[in-house]
Amino acid sequence: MADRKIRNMEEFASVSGISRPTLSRYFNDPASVRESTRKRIEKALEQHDYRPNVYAVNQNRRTTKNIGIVVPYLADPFFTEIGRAVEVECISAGYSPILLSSHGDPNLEKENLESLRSLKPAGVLLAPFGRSSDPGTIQKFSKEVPLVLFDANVAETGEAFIGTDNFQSVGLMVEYLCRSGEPPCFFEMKSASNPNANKRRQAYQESMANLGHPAHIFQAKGEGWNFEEIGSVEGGKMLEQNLFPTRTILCSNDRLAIGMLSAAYRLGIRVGHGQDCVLRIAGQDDHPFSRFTCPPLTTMAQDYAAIANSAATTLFRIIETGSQSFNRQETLFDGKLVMRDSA
Amino acid sequence: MADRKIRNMEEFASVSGISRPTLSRYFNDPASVRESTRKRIEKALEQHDYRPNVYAVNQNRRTTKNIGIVVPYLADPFFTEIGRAVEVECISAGYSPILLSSHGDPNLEKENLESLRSLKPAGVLLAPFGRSSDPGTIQKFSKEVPLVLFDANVAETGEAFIGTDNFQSVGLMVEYLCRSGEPPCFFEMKSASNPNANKRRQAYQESMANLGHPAHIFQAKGEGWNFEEIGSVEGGKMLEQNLFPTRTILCSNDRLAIGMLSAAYRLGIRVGHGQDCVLRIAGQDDHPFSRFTCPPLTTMAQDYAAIANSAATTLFRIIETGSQSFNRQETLFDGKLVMRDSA
DNA sequence: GCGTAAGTTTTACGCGCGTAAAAAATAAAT
DNA sequence: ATTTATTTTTTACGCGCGTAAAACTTACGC
Repeated sequence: MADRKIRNMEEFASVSGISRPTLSRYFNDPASVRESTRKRIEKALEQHDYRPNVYAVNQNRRTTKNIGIVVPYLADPFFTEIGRAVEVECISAGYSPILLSSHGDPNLEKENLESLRSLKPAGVLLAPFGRSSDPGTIQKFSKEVPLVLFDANVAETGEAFIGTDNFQSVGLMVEYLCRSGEPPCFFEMKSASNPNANKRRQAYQESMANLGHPAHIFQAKGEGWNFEEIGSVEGGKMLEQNLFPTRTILCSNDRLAIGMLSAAYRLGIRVGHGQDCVLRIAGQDDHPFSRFTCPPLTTMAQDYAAIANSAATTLFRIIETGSQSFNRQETLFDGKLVMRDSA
Repeated sequence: MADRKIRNMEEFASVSGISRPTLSRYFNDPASVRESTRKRIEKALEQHDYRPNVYAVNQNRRTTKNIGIVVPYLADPFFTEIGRAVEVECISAGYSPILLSSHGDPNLEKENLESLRSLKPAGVLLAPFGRSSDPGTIQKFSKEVPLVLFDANVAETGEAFIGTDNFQSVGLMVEYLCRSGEPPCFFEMKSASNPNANKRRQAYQESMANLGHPAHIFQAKGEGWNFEEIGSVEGGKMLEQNLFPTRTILCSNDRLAIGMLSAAYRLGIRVGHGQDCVLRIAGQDDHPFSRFTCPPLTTMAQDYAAIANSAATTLFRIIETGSQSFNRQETLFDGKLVMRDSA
């Protein structure tokens, strides 16, 4: 196949009979050369298996074809899923995605942005921590690199934000729970650093008020990202002490709900919407594991695909038009009710 | 803090009063310059916030400080965990890890190696698919880049392999299950592309033979990485049809076990090791979710940390000594029995 | 067949840094 | 203080490619 190792574009130019600048243009954008020369190049490419040196290519370019994707915690399947969806979008648009996780540490988020900066990315898709993110760092970063936020919003930061409409999502769930039984209590973490958590609490309160029910909010203490653990331990205590005034609990997210389900099982409390059940538990997010909990979790599904697609295409548009859009856009997608057995 | 933007090492040399070649040496290895000059450089660094251009740096170097980490499926929390552990090891050793997922697609594994190759990595840590991996591609790659395999072995490929001792792990579980009740049946996927799956089946057979029990193997049909789904649907069918000759089932991995637990719950089969339980289910891997299943899953914990550490340090040694070791090493770590409620 | 637009080649420079060699400066040892 | 070993500076070149400008070639319409 390969006669000998091609060392650089110069050599490939001589063996292919095409001038180096033309080759350079081809590799930047195959459509920028004439049909006939493109064929010639591609034929030569098959025979010689040459690829431009990534580092040399990116050295002089102001901006590369790299797109950074930063998520707060990749071990959370939610972020794995949405991170992957975004990754795929980037690849199919001809960009090179670089997926980074901050492993639950806001400082790592800073470091990730820092190291991304030196990669001169064309743009960055960031799912920030939210309140525990350093807004200064992100805003400064945003002035140098096109930045689109997703999942969690940070006010006035980045060119756009794409996420789920928590008010719609929680509102719909509250309405469903009320119609199908009784008004829910709300279970969340006390130290919720995520802006979605705050929105969800507010949404719960509003929805309950609209329906004429009193709101009951229960906050579990606990730090970090072990939501299941917190849901299980703290939620379990609340169940044991019989603190909840109604027999229906809406958890701020699925991972807390998963924890609480395990606590309920441990305590012998039968969860579900059937006659023989004494407790209903619902979540938010449609976590990949939610369909395998016992019982399977009733929850609100975020539209992963739409969020990923919208975030990516928004970023691409900004990159390609080069326009810092004047008005920062916020796009919210509706969640869908997924009725399973837990509520 | 920063007077003005430093554009390159030349400028930083002039503002810091250190010559550029010395700076270059410092950035390659801070220990290679005299103590006093190091201090001077670091002081200047604090004031001016300059960082060498990654692309220019890597252009001429034969080998970079990059280390590729490739896992087959990042959405599987097992790989997220171990991938992260490896990542941390790399960072603390002064390398730049690049974590790539093949998203369950063996072709993507090839592509990942391909794109890694153009990044001229110092070395690569690969958790291969196993049988569905393309051994030719990997072996060819291994000739160009130091390669250490982990989790799943591919014969004669790479400089070393680090993983879990499936025979010890399964053997111990089988013995526990026999001692604490009755001999287990074995539940796995029919089309198990993972070499660990094969080892585990063999280990089950051997262990059962050693203990004088007949082996009972049940294979679920199904493709892909939706192990929970397969465990739930196919395992559920087997439970319904009452196919298992004993009331104890050892699943080839936790994800299958999680699926089967959900099926058991759906079918009203009480799982656990208590008197009131009619079925015991055990797994392998200590999946992060296993402690929150209903009931919590008895399983064998892999020593993530040890595997990650061993794989990384092995690779570092190969990189730093530059020695293609003559004898390919295979290191296996023992699993630990985690007794929870399911068996 | 000619004119024009579009694409290609030639030529040449620059990017930011690695690195080699020789000269100079510094530190350590005698 | 002198020699010696170590480190730094000076000088200079090269890496592989982007890219600009001018000359050239090709394609296409009339």
